[in-house]
Amino acid sequence: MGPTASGKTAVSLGLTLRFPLEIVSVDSAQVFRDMDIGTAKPDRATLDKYPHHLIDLISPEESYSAARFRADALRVMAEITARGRIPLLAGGTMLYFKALREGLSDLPQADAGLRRQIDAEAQQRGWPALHAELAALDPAAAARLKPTDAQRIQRALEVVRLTGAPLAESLARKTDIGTPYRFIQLALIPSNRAVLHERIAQRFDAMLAAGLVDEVRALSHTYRLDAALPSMRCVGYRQAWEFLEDGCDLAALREKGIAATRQLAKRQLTWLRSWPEVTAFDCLAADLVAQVTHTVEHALA
RNA sequence: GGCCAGGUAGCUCAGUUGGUAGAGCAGCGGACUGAAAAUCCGCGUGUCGGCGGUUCGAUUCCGCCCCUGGCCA
Repeated sequence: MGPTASGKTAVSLGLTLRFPLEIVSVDSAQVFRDMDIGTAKPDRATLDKYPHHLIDLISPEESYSAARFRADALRVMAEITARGRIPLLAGGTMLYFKALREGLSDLPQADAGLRRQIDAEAQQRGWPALHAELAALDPAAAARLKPTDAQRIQRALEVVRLTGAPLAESLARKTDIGTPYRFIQLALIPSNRAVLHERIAQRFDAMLAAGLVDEVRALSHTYRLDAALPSMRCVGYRQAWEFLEDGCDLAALREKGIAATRQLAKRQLTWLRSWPEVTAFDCLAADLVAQVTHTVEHALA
């Protein structure tokens, strides 16, 4: 586990050379096909040489979810284990790690039609009005949510309308609990945030130079996309989309992209710091791969 | 050396027709169950370049000085 630009890929490949591993991506952006530059997906040669799973699963028109990740991950982990190998879960999407480790409640899956309907209602009446409606149906759920938290109000209304029961009641029903695996939990955490920020800036510049804007332009021609889709809300893609729409200048795109990536890294680090039972490594250490390899050796023995 | 434009938060800048100042970004803290690279909430005292003058009161007006950029010699 580690924030963006912490060097997860390098460590993963290093470990794969030493142990019988197969890499399972834990990344909500790398699941999208044809989104390669901005998601820092390993290149074709690397993917051919090292086995990767849960990359390029869906079209940018579709949406993925924590629940689907959990199911997909458990499936490929079983397959890898059956081959006598060990799954290496590598990524920065902390909700997915959490869903895998702790399980999820028995909730209805997203209903695109219902969400469109709720969106339309919000368009007319505003989210605070829908928050009030939720308060009438499910006071406890509404009390937990701010009237401005559109996404969670929508989800709560969706669950309550689909199940006819309060959200808390559904949440209490946990069917997917734990897993049969023993986790060795490793985190890459920078000792110096400023250095990570510098790395993020350099990497974003490299993405722009590699044709991030062209990639987004091509995506918009190949697929039916809009700014509200999860794929086009990904860091870098959102900013490149706005750049193409509003024609703001390149310097602004660069600044916004770097700022968004830093915010992402910050949120990921917040999760990691509160994560129980992790072994943390300084991702800026020169001998990072050796350190992690050493720890894994002990843990496997 | 002369003229012009600037010097305000870590950065980019706004502003005060004179009553000691606020945005964006950065930074910090928090929430989080099928969109999580998402969604949302909270946190702003800084010699307003320096020294004088005018004034009840100056970051704001005036003078000088220092620094930065541009133009002219």
